Amino acid sequence: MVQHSILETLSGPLRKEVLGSLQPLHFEHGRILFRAGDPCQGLPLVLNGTVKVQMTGLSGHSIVLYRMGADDICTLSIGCLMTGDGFRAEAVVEEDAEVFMVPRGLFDRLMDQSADFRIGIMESYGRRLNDLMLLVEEVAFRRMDERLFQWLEARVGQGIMTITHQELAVELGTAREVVSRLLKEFERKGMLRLARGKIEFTSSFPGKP
Amino acid sequence: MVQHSILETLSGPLRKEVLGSLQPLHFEHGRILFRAGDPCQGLPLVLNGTVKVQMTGLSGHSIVLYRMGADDICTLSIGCLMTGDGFRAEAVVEEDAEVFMVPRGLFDRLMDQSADFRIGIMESYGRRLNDLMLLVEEVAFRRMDERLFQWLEARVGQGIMTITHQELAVELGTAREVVSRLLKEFERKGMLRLARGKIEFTSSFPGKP
DNA sequence: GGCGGTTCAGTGATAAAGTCACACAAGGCC
DNA sequence: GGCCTTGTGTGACTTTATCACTGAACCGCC
Repeated sequence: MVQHSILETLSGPLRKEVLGSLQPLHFEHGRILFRAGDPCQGLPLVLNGTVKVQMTGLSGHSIVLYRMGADDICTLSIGCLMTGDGFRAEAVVEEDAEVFMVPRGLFDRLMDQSADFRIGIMESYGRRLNDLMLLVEEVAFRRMDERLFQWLEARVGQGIMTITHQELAVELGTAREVVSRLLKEFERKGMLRLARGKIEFTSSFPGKP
Repeated sequence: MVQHSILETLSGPLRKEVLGSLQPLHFEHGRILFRAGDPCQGLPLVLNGTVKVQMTGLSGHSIVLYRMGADDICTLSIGCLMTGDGFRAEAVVEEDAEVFMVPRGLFDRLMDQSADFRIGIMESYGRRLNDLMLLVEEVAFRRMDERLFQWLEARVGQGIMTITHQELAVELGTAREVVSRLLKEFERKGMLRLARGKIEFTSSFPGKP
């Protein structure tokens, strides 16, 4: 079923009209939703899949700012839509995703006609702002070994993870070498085993099933 | 004259009503508009003065996230207003400020009745989001000596600045010792002279009048 | 299967930044 | 003046970032 909870805030007729006019767009793994500098085409509503939003500094290093999943709204696009400025970040599809792209005119109309839609948008904005504030705090003050550990901990899954050190470095906004060294340290402590492109967690790793 | 440009987007009668119902609140230097954890009382519209918004990490270190000046909107409050969550950051008045505090009900009504008000709010949100993204990039990737230099450069003013190293550390989200050492280095290079609570820029400092 | 190119990972050396622990100086206040 | 608070300087050490490599693992192609 292709739906988005923010559209459920709309009154029956309005919802019908919107669903009738929007085609879900399909994006495959690796596709770029938008790049830095691109103008904004509309407000993407993520129906399913996951999309990561990351930015690249002058130094050439990148950092993942946040992820969007099912039922998320690409709040970042609203600002660009309003000011007409280009994006500062880029959005990359991780798991194949379907997206409703709401054009500017329709967005304005929905904001005009539905109080619940407005509230949904503002809440989404608020959450994003909070996420970014927490990220600033994390990047500025937390230790890299803790951050790496928690990132892994939150995603242990089946006990094996397919990811490169470079990708982990982008997640945390650090250098590949730093990740390599920290992982090696974790391996020495017996928490995990390393292989090319893979991390295998041992039973001593917290939370592993 | 006590005014805020976002209120000028309102139609005549609506604007009159709003201006009639809102009293400008006066906050003096050092006053706290809100602290971390506080519930949100309404949307602050800054009429004049400056207010800095900063957050404190678990480590006890703080970092300035952004500043608000005349005609700014405390966008951060909207999210809290919507979700009912407390603030993550705190707002401290730097230069005496006057503020309109728009209560939730009135905010909802303005969002409902004025398209231009909505656009003003969304634009403000977009700018804030962009600011925070740039801050993440800066904190994650830029060198501290450059950041300190640019911070000073942007505020050279009359050639003398009254600020402590600790305050500078909070601006940049680093430790006081780091700022002290970098400033000492700048002094050795002849760019400035240090005194207790003061920085005096020499004529060789870029942009000094 | 061997070859060559590409992507990944490991590591030493060095610089930058953060942490900890103190010393001491400047200014305010009895 | 003596005492206290606040601000600054600095040594020693850890963590993180950067630079410059090395070699291993994988891929596609004869």
